[in-house]
Amino acid sequence: MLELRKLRDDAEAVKAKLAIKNFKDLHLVDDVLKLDEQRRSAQLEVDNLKSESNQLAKQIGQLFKEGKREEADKIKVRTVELKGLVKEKEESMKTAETQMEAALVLLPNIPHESVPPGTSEEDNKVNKERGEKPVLGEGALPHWEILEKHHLMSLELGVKIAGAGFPVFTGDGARLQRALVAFFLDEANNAGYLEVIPPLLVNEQSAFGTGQLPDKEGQMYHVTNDDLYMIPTAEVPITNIYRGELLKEDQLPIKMCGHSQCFRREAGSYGAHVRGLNRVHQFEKVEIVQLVHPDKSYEVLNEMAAHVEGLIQKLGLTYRILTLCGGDVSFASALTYDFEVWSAAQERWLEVSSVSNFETFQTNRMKTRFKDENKKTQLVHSLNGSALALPRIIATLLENNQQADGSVTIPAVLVPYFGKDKIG
RNA sequence: GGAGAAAUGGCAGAGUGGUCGAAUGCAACAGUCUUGAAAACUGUCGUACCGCGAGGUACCGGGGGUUCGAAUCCCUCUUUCUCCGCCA
Repeated sequence: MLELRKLRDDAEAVKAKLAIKNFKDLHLVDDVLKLDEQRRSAQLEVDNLKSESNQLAKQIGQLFKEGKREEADKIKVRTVELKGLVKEKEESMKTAETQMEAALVLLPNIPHESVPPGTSEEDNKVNKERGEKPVLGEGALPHWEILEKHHLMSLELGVKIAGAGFPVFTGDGARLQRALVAFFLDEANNAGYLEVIPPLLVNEQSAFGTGQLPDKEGQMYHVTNDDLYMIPTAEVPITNIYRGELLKEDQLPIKMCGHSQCFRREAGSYGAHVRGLNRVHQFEKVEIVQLVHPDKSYEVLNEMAAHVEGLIQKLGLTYRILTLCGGDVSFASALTYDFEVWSAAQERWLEVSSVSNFETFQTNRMKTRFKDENKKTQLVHSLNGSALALPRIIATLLENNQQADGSVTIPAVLVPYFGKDKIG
């Protein structure tokens, strides 16, 4: 949620920036300001009425004490009248406020100045590309066939037990996941992130806090009996740990990491690009989250990006880093770097991580603040990144590391976790 | 799931209809003293909204109600604790 102050300061500048995100409903900015004005003038009236009423109530108390009942009764007439007026005005104040919030919540975050214009992923800017694209020999297999061949995963079993897009990992397939998770968590711990095991279901407030509601409601599984949402990423519960908190400046930065299953409905996805592990409803991911001083957030964004890049390098994968363009950067994000790895059998890039700075967009919803050196209360900046999401990493490792004899070599950094150096 | 108790400022904890935005203690911050620290002493010390400002308004778990007036009375929801039941 954008800070109201920013709209008040310079509505036209906000509109111009939102246009970079291809946001169409720019009139909402004016709507918000108009409703805000209505709210403020209504509050002024309410406050004045209440002030009068409070004073009279005090007088009445005094008069009762002095035994002047009749005088008190005279004043009561006015307080009763005031009560009605307050109720009336309060209602119009609340209406204005509710409508204002409803409109404000529909505005996406303002993109950072470095976000390139553009309408789709075609327009994302490639910042860096590293590594050679492996050339596979005759008979090389896509990952879904390797998985089947070595009995690492079954989608059919998942269909039987749950439905399409819920893979069942078995044997070395399951073990490889465990190895990756342990490796990623150790790396995050070494980088100073506090490990957290959060709830996998969250309430409405938490889903709102990080921006999943109301914007992306259809993406989450909703447990209607208890009105809980299954998390699409550990970002949601972990960031919400600090919802409503007023921090001291020396508590910053707060660095947390966590591994979780992630659940995504992915409604509307289809086609060859979603085969195998390319897109599933349930997957594992290690997430890193930071809450930082506003002056530091872009520095931290780069630090987090470097952490993610290090993981990919240690796994020996070919990768590139993109800055998402205005049309592709998410609703809540100000600046996002995507990390893609080269899938040698599919011969295409697969997104394995997204690192974003949300500035105050999430923390304004969550009211996560700190007191600065001048004892002023300010919103902190929130950031997060995948470090990393497993399915496409597994897909790429299997494809790129497959050998002529059909076995798959395991990257050296994973061997201590996996317990052996190859599959098959 | 059943029975009972409770929810007040960063923490602990008073407050049962007006003088309460709320005692007191601890913590924190500033100062005095000290070579330095501790102790002691003095002062400051919740959040949000409105207002140029003086100041006003709201908030004692959430919502609603009674009253001229509610932390205090009533209803309701939520959460926590204790006991019982079930259980990885």
